[in-house]
Amino acid sequence: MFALSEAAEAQEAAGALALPRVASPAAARTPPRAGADQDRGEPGAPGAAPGPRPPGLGHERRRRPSRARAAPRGARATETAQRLRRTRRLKANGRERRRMHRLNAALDALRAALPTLPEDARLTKIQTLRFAHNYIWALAAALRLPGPPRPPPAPPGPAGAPGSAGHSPSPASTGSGTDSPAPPSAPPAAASPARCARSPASPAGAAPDGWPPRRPAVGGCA
DNA sequence: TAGGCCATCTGGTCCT
DNA sequence: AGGACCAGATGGCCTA
Repeated sequence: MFALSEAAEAQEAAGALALPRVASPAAARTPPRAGADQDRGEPGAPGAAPGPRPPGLGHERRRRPSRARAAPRGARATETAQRLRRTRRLKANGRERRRMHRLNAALDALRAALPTLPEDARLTKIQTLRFAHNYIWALAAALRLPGPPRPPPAPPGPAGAPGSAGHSPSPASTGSGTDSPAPPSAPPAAASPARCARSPASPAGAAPDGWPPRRPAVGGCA
């Protein structure tokens, strides 16, 4: 629940509130795990609590101990005022955490909806969004495609994305140089999302940031 | 070691 | 007043 609040509160009350901990990395980096999981138990976060965090790139990231940045302005406030503020802050933190968890859950759902990937691969957030965008783009393009019916951009599975929707214009290039997700209907092997995820190929013309997506480029992620 | 990705905290702003 | 959303900051973990 809010073991965190208490811990943090105590901690902050202890001085963090007045002294920006940020300034002392040494302190901030202390025992990584001590309080790391203290707030694991989300207060309510029913559906939100993603439970054990989704496997990241194969590794579990640990929750960092709360890093209280001090609000110097509270220095003058009365203790009760500080407490009140602190309490609100902690509650807000919890909500924010839950919100982000929900956002991540949605992102995971999106990942799941995208063409299969090798199990050992996982698109980053930005890659997921870009790839989803590309995928939708490709599907839409496939629907508009005249001529003999052709299967929608088959999910470029690891093994093979048929990419070929001929030349399905793959928006592959919406990505930035560093992470351009693979285009859905990209060329064979080379274009598996995972592959691309790993090897950012980036379409030329991508904005430095890669977003917003520009013109779909033909070709894989390369 | 640098760079990328990510989780969390935090304060501000807007909305109900 | 309280919650949702947002963006900046910070630091942990991992890979090249």
